Amino acid sequence: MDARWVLHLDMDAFFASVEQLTRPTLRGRPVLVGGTGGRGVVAGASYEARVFGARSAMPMHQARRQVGATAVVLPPRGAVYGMASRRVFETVRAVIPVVEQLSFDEAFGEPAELAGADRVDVERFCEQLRRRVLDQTGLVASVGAGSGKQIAKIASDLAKPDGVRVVSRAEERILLDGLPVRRLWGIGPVAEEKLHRLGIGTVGQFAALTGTEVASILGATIGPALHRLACGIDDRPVAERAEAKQISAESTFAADLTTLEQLRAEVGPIGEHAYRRLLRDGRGARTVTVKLKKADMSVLTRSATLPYATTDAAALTSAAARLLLDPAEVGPIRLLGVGYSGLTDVRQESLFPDLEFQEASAAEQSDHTEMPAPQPVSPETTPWRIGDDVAHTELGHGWVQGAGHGVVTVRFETRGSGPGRARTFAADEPAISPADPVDSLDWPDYIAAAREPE
DNA sequence: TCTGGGGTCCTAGGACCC
DNA sequence: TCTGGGGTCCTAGGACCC
Repeated sequence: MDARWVLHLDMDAFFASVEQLTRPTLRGRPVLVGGTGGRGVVAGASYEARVFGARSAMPMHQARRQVGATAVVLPPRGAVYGMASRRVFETVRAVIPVVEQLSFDEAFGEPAELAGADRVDVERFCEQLRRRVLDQTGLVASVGAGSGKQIAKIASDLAKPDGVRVVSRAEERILLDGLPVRRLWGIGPVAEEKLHRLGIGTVGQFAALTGTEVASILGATIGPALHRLACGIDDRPVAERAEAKQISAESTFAADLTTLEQLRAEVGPIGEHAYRRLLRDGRGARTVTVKLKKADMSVLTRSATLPYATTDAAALTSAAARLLLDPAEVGPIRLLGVGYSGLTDVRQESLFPDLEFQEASAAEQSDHTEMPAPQPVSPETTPWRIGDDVAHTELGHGWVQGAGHGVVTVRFETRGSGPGRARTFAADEPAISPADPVDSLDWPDYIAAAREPE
């Protein structure tokens, strides 16, 4: 069989890059995307922010402190990232038919035409792929290539930022041997600590263990699988991902909840958030899970399985409510989650298919942005938040750069506009209103028209 | 003012059935 | 009259990924 080449495409600083793409003023600036409340963490940091040590998953207040006064902190705009992601992988799929998408911003592919190719050909292919993605979406991807998924993923990391890295078979062994074990996909903090206690720090040292040793340290399933990867054996196929097995929503509270009453008040909205996505998915759920994270970060889950899968909101949310535990007994709660699993197609069994269809359509319309639905609130009471998308009747699309003291500062710009000008208005200015965030991703009509081939 | 939100997979015990 | 052995489903917890 010809030597295979697996590619791993990974978008560079994806969330922050989308912000810089759609809000051109932010290009070149340290951008932090994530929760802005006291308990928020960084979901994405631009390379300018990483210079100061900001990283994903870091508490936002810490990242903000490290970056300093020039930091631009923005709440995540999931709908925009989702749309950008869709365009990226549409582009990739046009080149590589089978794509295994791991998340919003990364995927494996195994182009058939590269079987048996030499590294120069592979490099050329990867560069062309990057170029296409950049041309079509305005976003930068790095691409790694190797004999299997593990090597390809490590390679794309080495390729970053804005590059290609092809690891040939000859290089593989040396590269793997020197890497910290933590870099293996599947070795997290716990497994790393176990290995460190035994004096094993590198992939090479890990690979030198016997199968028996590995199984006793990491378990009989995970152990041997990771050991094979460490030894450079990785024949896992690249395949499209299966449908989701679970749909859930969760929320961390600004302050811990201490009464069952408080939990009951929160479980409805959280359950409904997950429910809207369940309806959009089109399947029904049989198992309802409630997740409670305590003040000490430990997690409790309670689940119940119904006799059959359902799309009935009342049945699902009341099941969730019944599963709640009393904080008076288990302790203060910082996070509540509601999850639906046991997902199956349930349409044809429904007693009221028409009614459910209407509900699904309504949910689709009210939730198609995947963001807290922009409420049609009256301008007087609109509490503009930094990062909100707004539309001005004459100045077009913009975003809130500052708000407070009865005024709001809006910068008018989108992907296609180039850096825009900021204008300050009274907070109740009638000419501005909440806008669909996805509009910031699109070229303005006049530019789109100019780009049309004649 | 420590530590989000969306997922996947594995383990282990008990119920239940044959 | 010391009670095997499998298989499946359900529940709870936990590691890991981006």
